[in-house]
Amino acid sequence: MENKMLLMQCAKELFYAKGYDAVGVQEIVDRAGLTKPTLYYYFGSKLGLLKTLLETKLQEFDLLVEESMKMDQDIRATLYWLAKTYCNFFDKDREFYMLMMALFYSARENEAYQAIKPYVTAFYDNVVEAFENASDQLGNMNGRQRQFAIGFTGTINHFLLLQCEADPEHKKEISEQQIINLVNQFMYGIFT
Amino acid sequence: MENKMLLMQCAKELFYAKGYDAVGVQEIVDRAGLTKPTLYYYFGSKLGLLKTLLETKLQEFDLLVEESMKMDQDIRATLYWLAKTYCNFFDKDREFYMLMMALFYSARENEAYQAIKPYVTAFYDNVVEAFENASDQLGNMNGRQRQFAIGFTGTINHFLLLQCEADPEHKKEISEQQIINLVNQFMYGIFT
DNA sequence: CATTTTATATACCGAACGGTATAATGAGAT
DNA sequence: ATCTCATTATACCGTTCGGTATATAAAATG
Repeated sequence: MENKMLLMQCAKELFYAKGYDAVGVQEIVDRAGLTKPTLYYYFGSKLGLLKTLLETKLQEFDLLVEESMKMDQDIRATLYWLAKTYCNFFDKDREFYMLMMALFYSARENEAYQAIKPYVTAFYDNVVEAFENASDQLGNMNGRQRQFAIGFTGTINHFLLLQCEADPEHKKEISEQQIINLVNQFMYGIFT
Repeated sequence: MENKMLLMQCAKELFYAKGYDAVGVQEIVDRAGLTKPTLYYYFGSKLGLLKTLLETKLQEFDLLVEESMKMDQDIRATLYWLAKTYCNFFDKDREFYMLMMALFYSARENEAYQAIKPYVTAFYDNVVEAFENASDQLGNMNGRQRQFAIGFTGTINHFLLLQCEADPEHKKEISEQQIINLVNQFMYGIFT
């Protein structure tokens, strides 16, 4: 069982550094000091390995995201908690977060994108719901909730990419003030 | 010579749809109705094909970007022209722009990322310069010009991704008002 | 007309790809 | 002590990978 975790760890590092398609199964098991049948015993296929990796890491994230939505606050506070959850997740495992981002922006017909798509969709649905619940504060959004949701997660991702540039050694965690600024900037964008 | 263009066109479509690593050389020449030696005659290698594709498409873009910088205006106007140039380029060939974005967010050690890196760096240098020239309006930026530049292009990219969601059939071009809003939102983010 | 140059195809290369049939290992249960 | 079952390795599969040696056809050049 620890070898299963080891394989997932090695796969994460290699996918992050080289990209899913550019990494061979042989390369993954070599790094783990194992052989191919072990990998296929646990995951069935290369894609199965990616899927298991995503599922394992993202199910805890999903719980945290839904938690952020539970408390019935105004839209600004909700967005603040959402952003905080994203940033915490990023701080906990930057490599995985950046891998997620690369997959999200990758080609639509690529099987790696197909693998992450359901999770991205699920997160969006949560954020869309946040905007729908805030219709009393935001007025008629004319069905633009989904665009707002994409915009919000895009703003966060873009902020985190910037964070990687500003602090490549990962010395600092993201501050409360940074998150507040982030939400303010996005809210300003909505009201214009 | 027309076959050279044809190969670049086919490669662009396939790279966009499936990703650089997931597309085989055979697949490209099949789509073009040609054979492998023809591709290798013109480009030398698969990576050479990608590089030629990027160079061909991006050299005209680079000229337009530098043009936007030439006129000595205030920072808001400069950013407006920059954003307009990006959006026009996007409207002219969405597939290529989205391919560019996917490459930009792809794994750092991947050869496809290495191929687009010099162009991305060059564009950043231009935008960094814009912020440096505006130090009289923005005050002491404490060496954060580069972050501003990443932030600005990130904001644009994220807006264009959103545009693809909102108008998948590409019926409308991006309006002046949308560009103005984009710049406003970014400027607001800087001043906080 | 002969010759070089450009552009394309046939047929192939070794290596790497994702994946598997089979067997050995080792710990826990009967 | 044997049996089971989870786990791992050896050795292999057919396919596809990026890339090329060689031939050919057409076009430009002398």
